[in-house]
Amino acid sequence: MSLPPFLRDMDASIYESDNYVVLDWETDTSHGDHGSAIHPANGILLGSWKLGKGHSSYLGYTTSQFGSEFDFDELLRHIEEADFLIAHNAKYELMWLKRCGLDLHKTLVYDTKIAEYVLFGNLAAGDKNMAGASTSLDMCCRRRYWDIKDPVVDTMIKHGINPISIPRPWIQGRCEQDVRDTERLYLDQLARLQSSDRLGLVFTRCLLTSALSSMEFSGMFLDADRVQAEYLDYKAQYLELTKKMDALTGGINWRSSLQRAEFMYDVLKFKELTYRGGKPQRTESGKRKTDKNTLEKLKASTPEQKEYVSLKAKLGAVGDALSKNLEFFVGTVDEHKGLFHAEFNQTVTATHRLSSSGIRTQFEAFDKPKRVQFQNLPRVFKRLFTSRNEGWQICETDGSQLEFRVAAHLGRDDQARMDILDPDFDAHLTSAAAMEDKDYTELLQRYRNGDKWVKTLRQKAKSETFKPLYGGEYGTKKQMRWYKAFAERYDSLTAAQKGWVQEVLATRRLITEWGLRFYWPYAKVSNTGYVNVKRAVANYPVQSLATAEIIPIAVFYFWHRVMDEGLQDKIILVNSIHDSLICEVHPDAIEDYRRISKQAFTTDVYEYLEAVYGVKFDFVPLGVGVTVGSHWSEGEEENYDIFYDGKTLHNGVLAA
DNA sequence: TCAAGATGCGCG
DNA sequence: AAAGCGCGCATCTTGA
Repeated sequence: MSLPPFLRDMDASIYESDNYVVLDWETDTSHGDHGSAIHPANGILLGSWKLGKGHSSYLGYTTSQFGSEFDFDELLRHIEEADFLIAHNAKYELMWLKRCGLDLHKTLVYDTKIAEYVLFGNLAAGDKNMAGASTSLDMCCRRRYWDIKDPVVDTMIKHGINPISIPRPWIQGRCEQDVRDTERLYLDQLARLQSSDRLGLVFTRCLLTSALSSMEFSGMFLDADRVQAEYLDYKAQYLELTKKMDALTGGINWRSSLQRAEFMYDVLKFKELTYRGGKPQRTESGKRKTDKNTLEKLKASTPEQKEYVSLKAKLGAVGDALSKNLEFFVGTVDEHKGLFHAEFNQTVTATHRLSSSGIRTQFEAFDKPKRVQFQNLPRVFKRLFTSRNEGWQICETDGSQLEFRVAAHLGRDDQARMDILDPDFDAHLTSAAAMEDKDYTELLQRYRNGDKWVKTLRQKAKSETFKPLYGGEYGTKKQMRWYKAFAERYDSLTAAQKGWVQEVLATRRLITEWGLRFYWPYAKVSNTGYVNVKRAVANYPVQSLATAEIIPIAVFYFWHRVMDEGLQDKIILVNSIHDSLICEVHPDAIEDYRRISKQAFTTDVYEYLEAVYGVKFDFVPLGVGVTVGSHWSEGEEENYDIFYDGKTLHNGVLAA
């Protein structure tokens, strides 16, 4: 066994081969979720596919076949003989192919939706200034002035009509046109990607697609006993807190920001927070703010004010936990045996990191359907997750200080590198020392001696530590003292970010060292020197290299290595959250898990970045933290820093 | 009455 | 007028 050739070669030019298959499915959507393969009850209706000229079975026309997942052996053979598979939104096609029996580890896709997303850089996401550019197949074709779809069938599908109830010749015509459009789109994109040196980016994104397709089938598993206990506890708290809140407010709807504002500012007479000029800090539309952050900053003096602040903080957290998580969890445990799924979206974010969406689920116990995505689960609820297999462990690997290290690399910042390598460096104590105007060494000493005051200072400083990394420069005097100190301390990084801003002002775009292009068509500098996109420009390259390149590379290497070593029945990937990977692991495979984590998240990344992007990531080491426990987030973290040359530190100590 | 917008809050 | 970035979901408000 060995890694598949396309991964071993680390060469995106495989996409220049004409030995490919273009595929589109039409599925029975009667069970919802747009006919997702996750639902056992959903089924395939029709598959249409076309082979590239270099394929050994090239026929020159499109094959269409009505049938179920057991009827596509010929297609599977064609895909196995091809260098890659082309599809628009390929994760969908792949998940059905998995049900047909295809080995996803051996399959490389080229996703035309992802390629369009790469060509658009950040512009597919959209922001306050600009609507996002659609990457739907239809819009990709319209932009190129190609023939549009049959309007009748298109309207039917857009209105959610199940393809099984559309006349077969119509739906077949639609499917075949999609295949032709997809192939034509691929060829058009290929030229654009080659000429702008961005084919490698599509390669990276699409290598992840296979791993995600596999991971989405897994879902995450809840510990029924813990969920029940937590739910009852929160429900009881909710009742008690609601009673107290009603008594205090006379029964306002505390979930309404308008009613909260009236009560806070008109009844309790809180003074609104103001900016330095005296103007009140308001919401975007000019309404009075009632959020948690504001509440923490308001000066509560009367007993009623104090009670409201404390009650609202608790009730808000408890209420949110119930409506956004625990009700879903208890429904999942009671009605779905504890297992639930979510999707990973590859073409949503401006920085090309993943996003996640929940899957609409109707529970008998609750009126409204609910959904829970995988990337914002409250940390306190991670302990509710366990393995679906008795005796297995939950293992998590995350990239140590990932964005800071990536920033150090991008800025080739010597001070940042020294700090990363220095065991006596503590980022939050550094920001605390600057804000309090204290000596860092003294604070460190006191912190290590368990000084409570220093511990509090450090805790409070946490939210400020990396704000200046992303362009934050305003705030209180103390905050601004730190922001200024940060810019001076990490002067190379700051200079690099200034350079990015200059490039954007001159060209309206930023070309990163790995080739991804960001565009800010509306970038401008005011007469006071204020640059409207400065903070986004400072942030995007860091966030993107860290969580859209390095971690995805690590995840697909991890996934392939697990298969490569025959461990696929003992290590199951279940989730990935920006800088981390979460797996369910058989107790016999824990050491394998650690070893593969270390390799995939460091050495494999170095090699891939160099081979595919020509980026030599040798300025600072990458590191991983590995946590193993019976439940998610439980267990001691082990840390490994692995340098470009292979030198390894285990919990800060040189390892063999 | 219903969809879109606003607000708030969870995560990295 | 001031502003760290990136998301998705629940709830309330707004406006046609």
